[in-house]
Order: sequence, then structure tokens, then C-alpha cells
Amino acid sequence: MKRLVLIDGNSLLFRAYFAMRPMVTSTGLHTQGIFAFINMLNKIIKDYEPDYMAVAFDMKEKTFRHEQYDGYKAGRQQTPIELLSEIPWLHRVLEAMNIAVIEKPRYEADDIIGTLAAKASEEGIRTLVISGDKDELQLVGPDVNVLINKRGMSEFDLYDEDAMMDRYSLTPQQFIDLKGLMGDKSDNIPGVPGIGEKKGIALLREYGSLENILDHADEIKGKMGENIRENAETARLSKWLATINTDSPIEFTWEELKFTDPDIAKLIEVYTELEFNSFIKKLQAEGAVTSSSDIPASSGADLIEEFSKIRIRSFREFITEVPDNSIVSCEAACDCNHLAPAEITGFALYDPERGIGCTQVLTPMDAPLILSDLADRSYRICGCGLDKVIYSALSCAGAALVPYHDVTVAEYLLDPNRQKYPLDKLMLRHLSYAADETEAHIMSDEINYKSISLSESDCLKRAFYSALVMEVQSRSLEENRLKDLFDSCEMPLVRTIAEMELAGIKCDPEILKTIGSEITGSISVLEQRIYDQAGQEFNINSPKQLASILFEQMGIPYPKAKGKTGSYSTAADILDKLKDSYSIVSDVLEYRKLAKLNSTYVEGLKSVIGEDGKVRPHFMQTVAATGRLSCTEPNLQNIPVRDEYGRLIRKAFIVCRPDYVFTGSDYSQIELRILASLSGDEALINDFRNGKDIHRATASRVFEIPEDEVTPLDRTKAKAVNFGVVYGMSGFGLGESLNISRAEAQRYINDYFEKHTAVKVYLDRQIQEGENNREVRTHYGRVRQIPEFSSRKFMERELAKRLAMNTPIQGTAADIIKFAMNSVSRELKSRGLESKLILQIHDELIVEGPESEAAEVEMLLRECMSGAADLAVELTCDIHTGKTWYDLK
DNA sequence: GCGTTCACG
DNA sequence: ACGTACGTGAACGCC
Repeated sequence: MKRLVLIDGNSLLFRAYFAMRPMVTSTGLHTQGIFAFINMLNKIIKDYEPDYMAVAFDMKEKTFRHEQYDGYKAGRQQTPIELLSEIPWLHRVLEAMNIAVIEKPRYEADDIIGTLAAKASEEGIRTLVISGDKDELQLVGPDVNVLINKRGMSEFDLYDEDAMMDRYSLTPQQFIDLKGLMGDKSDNIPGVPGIGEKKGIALLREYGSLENILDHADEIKGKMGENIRENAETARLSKWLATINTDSPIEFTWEELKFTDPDIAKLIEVYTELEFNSFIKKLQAEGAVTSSSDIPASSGADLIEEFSKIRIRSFREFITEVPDNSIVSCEAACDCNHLAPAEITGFALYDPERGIGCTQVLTPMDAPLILSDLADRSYRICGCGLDKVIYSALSCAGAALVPYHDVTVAEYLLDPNRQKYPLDKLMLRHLSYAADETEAHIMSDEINYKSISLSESDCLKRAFYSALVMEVQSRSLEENRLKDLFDSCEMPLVRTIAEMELAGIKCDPEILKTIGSEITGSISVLEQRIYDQAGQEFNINSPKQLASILFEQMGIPYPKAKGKTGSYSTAADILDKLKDSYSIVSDVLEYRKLAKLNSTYVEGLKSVIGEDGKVRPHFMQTVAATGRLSCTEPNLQNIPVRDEYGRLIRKAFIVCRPDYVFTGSDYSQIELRILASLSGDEALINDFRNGKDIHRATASRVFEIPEDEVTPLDRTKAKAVNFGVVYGMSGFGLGESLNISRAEAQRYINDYFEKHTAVKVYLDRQIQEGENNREVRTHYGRVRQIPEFSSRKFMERELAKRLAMNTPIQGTAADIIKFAMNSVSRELKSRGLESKLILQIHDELIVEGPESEAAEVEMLLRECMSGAADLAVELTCDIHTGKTWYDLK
């Protein structure tokens, strides 16, 4: 089926104009509306690939509607002259794009669109109408969909007949009747007084149509009935005014509407006048433009020449020629899949100061010797993805190189929001060098984990590029006041993490199997019970099927308003509300719990146990925007603990030798202590200094009850409020989590801030600084940019505020435990202990080692962890020892 | 590949 | 007028 796109030019340009921040060219021309309009057009063309396309415009003349009702569109605010002046420019752009423009005196854009859509349906052409005006929803039909833009220009709602039903419970025809009833203030259509969207929809659902409502007006009681009877004619007129004419006298041929390629030369000319350089660049990038006259010059040739000038030495010559403490860039070729200790097959070194380099192939035989010779030179190592270099050197030879500058980690400190840090992007940013495609495969930042085999010369290239990037980055780090955190925290951590990863943790598949078979037994019982109650078999794991069984076929009332997608959620907090009334729901919840346990933890863990019986998670240093670590393959930072049954999984994590024990130490209330310290709130600080149970003390203060009369429920509430403060809570969010009304939750929040004014002042200051600088910092200077502050979307700006409140707290905690990790690792080594740091779970460290060392390790952990911070309150730790992870409680 | 759900801090 | 507490990763369904 051919596809037609019809656009309401006036309404979309209007929306675009007000959705955007002002844009003015050097000649004083306002362009923001047209800019957003073009963006929207490009997106539609790309996503929808129309065969035909047209943009309809209103004209200045009065329309046939004015002839019947001269109040039509009266009292409208004047359209700003800047917006009006954009219209002819938009016409020029559309002409260059070869998109048809249609106007017709006495008719509005609506009518043109309605008429073309009707013609299209006759011809068997599908139509997509795009408008900023909901009036156009009446055009929805079997072959006609309507896109209405929401706030801003980037988001649209798609309406077909089903979506109309879901959103309004009305047919498109009834939608016109609704307008007749409720009128339209912006078009000065009167409607029936006292009837708005809610009442209008209710009436139409009962009576079907406006005519039928008017016929049965006698039956309608009260003031509303009276109003309807008195305004029957007004309602009919309103409906007529709101009805789009689908048979306007428009002459056109489908040939004229055919969407073809743009006239590039013309388009560039208009874009140039509008100073839309980004669009011109885009055309060039897409290859639409052949002339490369104004593509920014890259220093690519220089770089390649530089690279070719590297003087190549043998490894022996290199370590002879390059003295100790030199900065040496290093890249390794290895397989670090972490199922087993890494095998390094080669590496390259580059000394940027002397311009000399070497490559070295390694075999399992000679690797240990060569690597330890390298480590003996005490170079300051830089590179891209040094965690892998350090890890492989460690795992192969036990040789600990000193990491000095990792360009990935540096970039993460400069801009922690990015998802990836491929080397070519770093080069583009810092060296203005666009890597060519033949180099692309060696640029990934996941080389370490993806078994991408690097040749020795690729290694040298990466080492060379990294050294150049390092140079520029170092200055950026200093300018951004991040150098200290980089040197004292993040770079030493590279090695700490590598050591931790190499140690790994033993995981017993037999214990997992035992738990697994018990779970699968229970699962099949539950499965059968659920099928019996549902009266059929289905996939319980499919939220869609589950929702349809529960809320449609079984008719269980949905306990919450449906979201905007109109779909039912089957998430635990929804089902929780139903589990006491419907046994199938509690069975589903139990099933979910066990299914999760089995697939993620029993089966998932079994599949990543290495040959030596250990799992070796990757601790990712450059993922979490707050500064936290993350953990993958397997993620050992989310092994069950809250649920007693799930907790049994921890029994599978066992010490690697019979005479060893685990020692686990977790910070007590670290985030709230940080909040107390950063805000200087005296009440909180005193609670902590007096060793109080913080949630109980908070409850006592906020609810004004003596501490010994605080009930468990009071404490639970106070605990939720305390969490909320750290997250930048809203009344709604707190209400959801406590299952209370928003109003009640808001009262708690108000009461909390009344009793903790310093906290309020502190959080407001974070927001203020976030708004001013578009970034926030932790106590130790870690920065996080918050671009959401510049968003035009209300919701994103609200998110920005919450990030500004939360990031300094979560991030400071992350800084502190990183300091602690480094000192734990250093102390264990310097005291000659065999014990090793093996896990970090955000506020908790786990060390494994000989039982005989346990007492000293415990002291060491306390010292290092408490000593890592300089806050107004002490950081205390809870410490436990045991032979399995489960026993650390 | 994306959304949903749920495990953790 | 809109949807709503911060940060992650894994498994699964669905297109």
C-alpha cells in the first residue's frame, strides 16, 4: 500500500516556534520554528518513507466558517511577527525539498488535509496526518492515522481507531460531537456551558451521538440537562464549526504529491541563508554533497606521518634505552574473558618523549620472564583500557605494572554520562582527528572483553594514539579540577580492581544444583495451579499474556489507572495489592520469584563458573554516572539477600581453600551520614554521634513521639522518608513506596524538612548550583554533567533536580569506598598478608584469606574504611566472617 | 534491539 | 499540564 503524509503546516510551525528556545541569524531572522520543523520532517521521512507528501497551510482570508459565525476564531492572540516571518522561508525549504505545498482561499489547512485524506482512502492509499492540533483526530479511520505532537517537537502520539478508543473511549465521529458539546476556547467555539471533556465523554458514551443527546435532553437531570436544552442550537453550530470539510474543491494530481529527492543545490542555498550549518553538515555526511570544501580539516595525515616516524626497537633495547619512571604507553593483545586468568599473546610499548616503540610477541613459556622484566622497570604506564593490560600482566606473571594514565578512565571522569569510550571518539574530541574506517575495528573500548584479537602493530597504534590523547586529557583534567581524584583515586583503583578480578570467588555448582532442583519442583507445582485457576495454559513469563489472563479473561479489576501506553502493568507492586483477594495472583508472585531465582541466579551463575571453579566478575570502572562501580558476568552486586529463601544462593559462594574465611565489612548508613555531613544538619549529626538508630530517631523527631514509643510502622515510614531524601523524593514517589496517599506522603515530607531545615537548604543549593552550572560535584570533586537541566521537557527538568540532589550523595559514597579499596589493597600487601580483596558491593567490601589472618584483617578493614573519609560524622562498619558468603550476616 | 520485570545498594 | 524517588545488570518476551 502506498503511503501519504499530510502535514498541517501552520499548527506544526506554531508548535515548533514555541517549543524551541529563540534562534536568530546574524541578520536578525528568527528561525527556531523552521529549524524544529525541518528536524521533524527529516525524522518523518526517515521513519515513514512516504510515497506522497504535502504540507497544507491556512491562508489569511476569512473562511467559509466565518461566513456562518463571525465569532469564529475571534479574540485570538496575535501571532508574533517573528513567527509569521518564518512562513515564507518554510515555503522555500519545502520547495527545495520537493514537497508539495497546498493552500486554498476560504478553506483551512484542516479541510485540505481532510479532503486529501478522503481522496487517498478512495484510491487505497494509507494516510498519516501530522498536526499539533487535536481537532484533526476526527479524521482517523481505517486507512488514516494521525500523529499529534506533544510538548516539544520530538515526541508524538500516534492515533488510530484503537488508540482513539483507549484514550477517549470515542469514535472519530463522536469526537466531533464532543467538540459540539464542550466547544473550543482557542477557536471561540461556544459549546454547551458547564460541559467539558469528562462530562462530554460520559454523555456520548451513554447516548452515542450529539443528536441523540439533544433528542433525549429531557431525561438529563439538573443544571446540565437545562443547559443542554437551552443550548441545543449552539451545540449544533459548534459541531458544524468543528467539523472538518472532507470535500473541499481542491484540484491536485497524485503526481504533484509524489515525494522525490530534494534539490540539494537549492536546499543548501536556503540552509546557508538560514545559517543552518548543522543541516548542511548532515547532508554532507550522508554523502548528498560531493564538494568537500568546508569539511573541517583533519590532521589525519600529520598523525599518520608521526606514527611512521616512531623508531622501532626490540623489547630489550627499549627497556635499556628508556629509563625508570618514564611515561610509557602500553597496549596488550590478550583474551580476558575472565572464565580463566588471561592469556597475553603480545604487547606494544611507546615512549612519547623519545618517540621510540617496540612490539613483542609472547608465548606461555617466555611471557612471565618478559613481563616481569617490564614490571621491574617501574615505568608509569598509560594506555586505553589499562585494566586489561594490568590484569593480563598480573595473571600471567604476577607482574604489577604501575598504571599512570588510562584514557578511558580519564574521559569517564571528564564526562561520566557516556555509555562508551571508544578510542576513535577520544581522538576526535581531543585531537580533532577522524579515524578512518580501516582503523575502526581496533578502536572499541571493549577490546578487553570481546576477544577482539589485536595484532602487535595494532597494539602499537593504540599505544601511540593513547599517548597523544593523554597529553590533551591531562590538561582538561586539571582545568576541570579532576586531576587529584584521577591520580589519587581512579588510577590506583585500576590495579586494585585488576587484582580483585584476578582473585575471583569460588562458586560451587553442586550447591546451586541442589537449590535449583528444589526450585524447579516448586515451580512446576505453581505452574499447574496457575493454569488450573486461569482455565488454560499460557506463558506466565510473558507480561502481556499474563495481563490479558488476569485483567481481561478473569476480569480481575486493575487497581491503578492505566498508564499512557494503555497497557496493564503486572509488576510486583501492582500484583501486591491483589494478592490477598486472588490466590492466582499470589501464586504468580511466588512463581516469578522462583523463576527469577532459577534463571538468573542458579542457571546464570552455573554458566559462568570457570574451569577452576571460580567466577571472575568484571568490575566496570567507567559505567555508572555517579562514580559507582558496576559488575557484570556475573553481576555479584545483586545476589539475593533481602529474601531469606533467595539468600540461600549465597551458600554456593565458598572459600577457595579449607583454611580460608571471608571477612565482609559494610558501611553503616553511609549515604545518610554523608547527607548529615554535607548538609551540616545538627539533628542528624547528633543522632549519628550518639550512635542512634537513625530511622527510629528520625521517626521520633518527625512524628513528634518519644523514641521508645516509635512503633515498627513509624520506623518503616521514617526509613522510606530517609531513602526519599537521598533520591530527591516527590510526594507521589514516597506515596507509591509506602502505599499511602500522595497527600499523606507530602505531609511526611513537609514535616521532615521542617525538622531538618539544613537538609532542605542543602538540597535546594544543589539544585541551584546544578541549574547554574549544568553539573554537580561530589565532596571529592567528581563531576557529573546534567544536561537535563536544559531540557524543554518538564519531566526531564524535574529529573535533573533529583539527579542534582542524589548524585553528590551517591557519588561521595562511591568516592569514599574507592579510597577504602585502594588502602585495603595496599595495606594487605604491605603487611605481607595473604588475604585479598575479592568483592565490592557499593558500601561493602569482602576479603578472603587464611583464618589466621581474620582478626588482623578485621582491624585493617575498620581502619581503612573508616579512615577513607573526612566527614563531620564517623563512618562505622559492621563486620562478619564466615566460610560462605551466606554466613556473612 | 527494546521494553518489562526484578535482583542488589 | 505532565508523570513522578537514585544507581546498576540479567533474563525474557516480542517484533
